[in-house]
Amino acid sequence: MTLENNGANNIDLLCAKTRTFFMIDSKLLRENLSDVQRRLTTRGNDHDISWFKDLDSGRRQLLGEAESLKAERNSVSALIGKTKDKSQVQDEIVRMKQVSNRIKELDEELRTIEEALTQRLLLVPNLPDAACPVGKTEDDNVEIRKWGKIEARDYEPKPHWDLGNELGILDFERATKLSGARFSVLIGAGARLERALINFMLDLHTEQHKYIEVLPPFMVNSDSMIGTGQLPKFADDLFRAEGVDLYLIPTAEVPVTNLHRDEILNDADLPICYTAYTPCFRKEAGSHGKDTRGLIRQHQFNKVEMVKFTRPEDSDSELDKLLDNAEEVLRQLKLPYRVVDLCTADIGFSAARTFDIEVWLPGQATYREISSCSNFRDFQARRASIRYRPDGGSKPAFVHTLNGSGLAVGRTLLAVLENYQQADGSVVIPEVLRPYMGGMERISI
RNA sequence: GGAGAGGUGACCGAGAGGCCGAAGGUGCAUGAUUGGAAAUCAUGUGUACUGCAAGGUACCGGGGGUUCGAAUCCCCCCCUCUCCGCCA
Repeated sequence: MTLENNGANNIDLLCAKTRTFFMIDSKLLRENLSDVQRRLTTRGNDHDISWFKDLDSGRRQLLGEAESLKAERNSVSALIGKTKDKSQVQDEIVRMKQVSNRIKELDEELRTIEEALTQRLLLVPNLPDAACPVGKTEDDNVEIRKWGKIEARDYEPKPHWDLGNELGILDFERATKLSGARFSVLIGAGARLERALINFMLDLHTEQHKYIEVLPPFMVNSDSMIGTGQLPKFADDLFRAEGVDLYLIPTAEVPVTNLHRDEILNDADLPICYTAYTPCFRKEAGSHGKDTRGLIRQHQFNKVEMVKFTRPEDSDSELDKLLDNAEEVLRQLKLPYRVVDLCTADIGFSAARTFDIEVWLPGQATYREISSCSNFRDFQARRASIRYRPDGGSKPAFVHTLNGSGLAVGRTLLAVLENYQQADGSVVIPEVLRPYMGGMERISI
């Protein structure tokens, strides 16, 4: 049986129904719809939410009607139950039968309107933070700092695909034979370097930054994808397994954030900080012709991710720390980078605020994204129902979730190749990686 | 893949058509007791939606059905466990 036969279109509805209904606070939507609309508009594109008012009031009216009938049925049924001689309540029994039928109709209408509402709400992106710079395109992103010195060279630096090919550590042609475009094979010291980077990053985050290491499944179900915001909107970007409700993860953010889906966390345990190495799988639909050469844009790449669950009041400062933890990887590798504050038009669907870290690539004489650190506030927490009990006592409240790459490993490897290349075509191994490379100091032809 | 057992609140566990949002226990919270603690006793202790409020509604793995009324009966699905088989 295939997913299609199960009604793939209903997947999101099936699970959304069992979960918190509103991706954005319903009170906020009711009372400040125009304000919400205005903030969404700063993202660019159309995010019309004018449909909310009618669907919501329609829902509430139906709900009120259905519930008062149910209340009547409950009380009359209780009466019927207490009456020994059923002939005395025959009229009530007949009347309640009619009431039950009406309830069924109303429930059906309610289900329809709630499905419509949920469908639409799932497609509404997060509200950008007040602090997020307002902009219309990525050109409006704000560079907030630079680190490291860009070396002047007396030779023409090569792009990593030439370096990797000449060193025999990177093979795109054979990858094409195996899997097609946008795949790569690392060989020998290249494979070792990738593994060294993964281990270096994980050790840094666990030992110095005190994250808990997680090795999650690389395939997850649609509930998980909805929880973090990949579904239903970005189904085209995901690889899906045939015949089962499983997707290859596009980032460790998905399984790691969903670790606590449908849970109420202990206040005292927050913030919870995880780091995870996983491969990531992306279709890269709609990016044909972009970054076709090299390791920049692959269908499969390795990434070390950091994920945090925090109290709402702590998420801003935790984002600063997360960003600094990601930057630390580059500082230890001595790779020049800059940090960019993404504007409202450039932040992702689920994000309220995002800082990108861009590493310097001498082979291409440009900065390229190597990490993206975001605060999702309660957006994912609502979708995935991840809560905590403030001070242990009162009502459960949504946590804030954050995550960031720490770092994209393939891009780090290419940054190392390009930045550490020598005039003779060899590549020096960054000092912090040498213990992970069996002491190797240089990759030569 | 075959056979069996089972999914109930933070946890264990009873309930087998109405008196069940759900006994009892554990845990937790508050109070009493104490110099302080342990023990003991008392009280309290789910979530969501909806309503100005009182309140109402829903939820016992998920979906559907029977019934005036379903945690409880029927059907379908999912998951977990045990045994057998197969396999990294």
